[in-house]
Amino acid sequence: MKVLIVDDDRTLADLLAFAMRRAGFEPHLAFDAQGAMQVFNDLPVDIIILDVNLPGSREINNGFDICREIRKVSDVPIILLTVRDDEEDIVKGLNIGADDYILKPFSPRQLVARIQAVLRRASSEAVPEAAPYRFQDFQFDPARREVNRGDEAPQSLTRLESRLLSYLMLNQGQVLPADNIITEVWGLDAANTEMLRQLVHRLRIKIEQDPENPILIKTLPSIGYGFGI
Amino acid sequence: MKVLIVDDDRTLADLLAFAMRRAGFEPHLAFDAQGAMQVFNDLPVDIIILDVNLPGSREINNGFDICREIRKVSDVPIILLTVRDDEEDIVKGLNIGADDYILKPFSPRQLVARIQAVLRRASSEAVPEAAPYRFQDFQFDPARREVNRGDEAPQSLTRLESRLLSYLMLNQGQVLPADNIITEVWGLDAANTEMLRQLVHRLRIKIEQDPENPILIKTLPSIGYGFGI
DNA sequence: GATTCGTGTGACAAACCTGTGACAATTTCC
DNA sequence: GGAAATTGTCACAGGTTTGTCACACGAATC
Repeated sequence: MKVLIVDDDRTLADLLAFAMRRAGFEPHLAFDAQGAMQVFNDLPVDIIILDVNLPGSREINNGFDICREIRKVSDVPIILLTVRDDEEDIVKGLNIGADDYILKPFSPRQLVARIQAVLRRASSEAVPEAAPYRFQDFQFDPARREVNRGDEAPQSLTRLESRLLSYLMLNQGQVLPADNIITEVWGLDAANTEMLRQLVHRLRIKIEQDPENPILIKTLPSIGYGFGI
Repeated sequence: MKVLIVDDDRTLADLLAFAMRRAGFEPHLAFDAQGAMQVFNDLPVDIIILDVNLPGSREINNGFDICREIRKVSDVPIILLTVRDDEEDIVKGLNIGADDYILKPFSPRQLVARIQAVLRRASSEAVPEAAPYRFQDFQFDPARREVNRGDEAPQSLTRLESRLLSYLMLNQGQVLPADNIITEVWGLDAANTEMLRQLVHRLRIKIEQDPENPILIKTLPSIGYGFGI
């Protein structure tokens, strides 16, 4: 894991680098905006530690500007170092797109904890289990893309089928216009009623007990479809 | 190693205590702020697990306040339990001085892993050794990077294989999207589905009895993989 | 009664995804 | 420095999923 540390205070930067290395990171230092951009362009850094108060150069002035510049081209996590009593800086920094901030003075240990936390958030390590949808004895687990009825063996759905069913069950009991469903499932551009018809057909075969007389997914002629109506 | 668990949900607290004890820690419980401070003052605890949403008392209200109080006098590592969708809580907690956080809902296994990580980071003392993962008669010891089944001779894994299996078994029973696995194993930048496919393939050859019909590592087409599903 | 429209349905081809073996590049270990 | 192990890349087979076409059927309309 490559960490870019940007701070004009070389003593502090060195200290941080030492702590980083001990924590298993690979620190790279920069002492001004130019150096920071250079390292950033040369290396695929995983996270950036950025002192807000840097001596200015011509175009890029302080930490905020670096942050802004980087945000134009990258989502790499950024942690700001700010001095206490400067609420404004914090709000500004987070608005610009920083992921977190830490107040000086801080202990290296705190910073390491912070880095780990930010990285964890960025990589969405915590896998949020989406709750299954239910309708009477019918269940649909979007995480597993599986449906089952009562105790029967689960039936697995394809990606599109799952997206369609998610949308339908999320808006259970409502009439959903075909166009809305299409943009929800395929995206904005690809609009094609034919495909929707096919998809509904295939989904019905998997989830309806009697696909010829659908109960779960009802057709609303010339409007669209609806789940559990 | 003494762990202080602070949570007003006694069922959860008990469950955590059980998991802690099984992992070689010595858990102590508190169900409110007062109890927490009392245990903290009486015992030299090594780490604190703190639910941020505690019912208030007079002076000390919720988990944050406990955290603040403790930080006035001690550097003991603190892990916060927070609910999902509350980014603010996380930032706030970390700024107050917490070392890490974990999102509810979580599995005891995940919490134990987190505790070990924090302790290893923060203290030089010996941390109880990570217990091997188990699934039926299959075992995986991440410290030795060895797997074995029943009494058979252990098979050793490579570094990447071990990381992959750790992640899978830490979240066993869950569906893990390919992207998450990739960032967990390789890091943020290097994203390549091909490599994951290869790695899974190689791991399966080592751990599955019949690699053509995998039982441990299941494929969820166009989603990712899951262990013990 | 014929026509038109919207829908359901089967068949088929294109696109996509996964598993797999072979081999190259890199790292690790002696 | 060199061998062995590990990791990254490429190519391809086989299966699944998705898009497309063709057509049947019923209801509404003329």
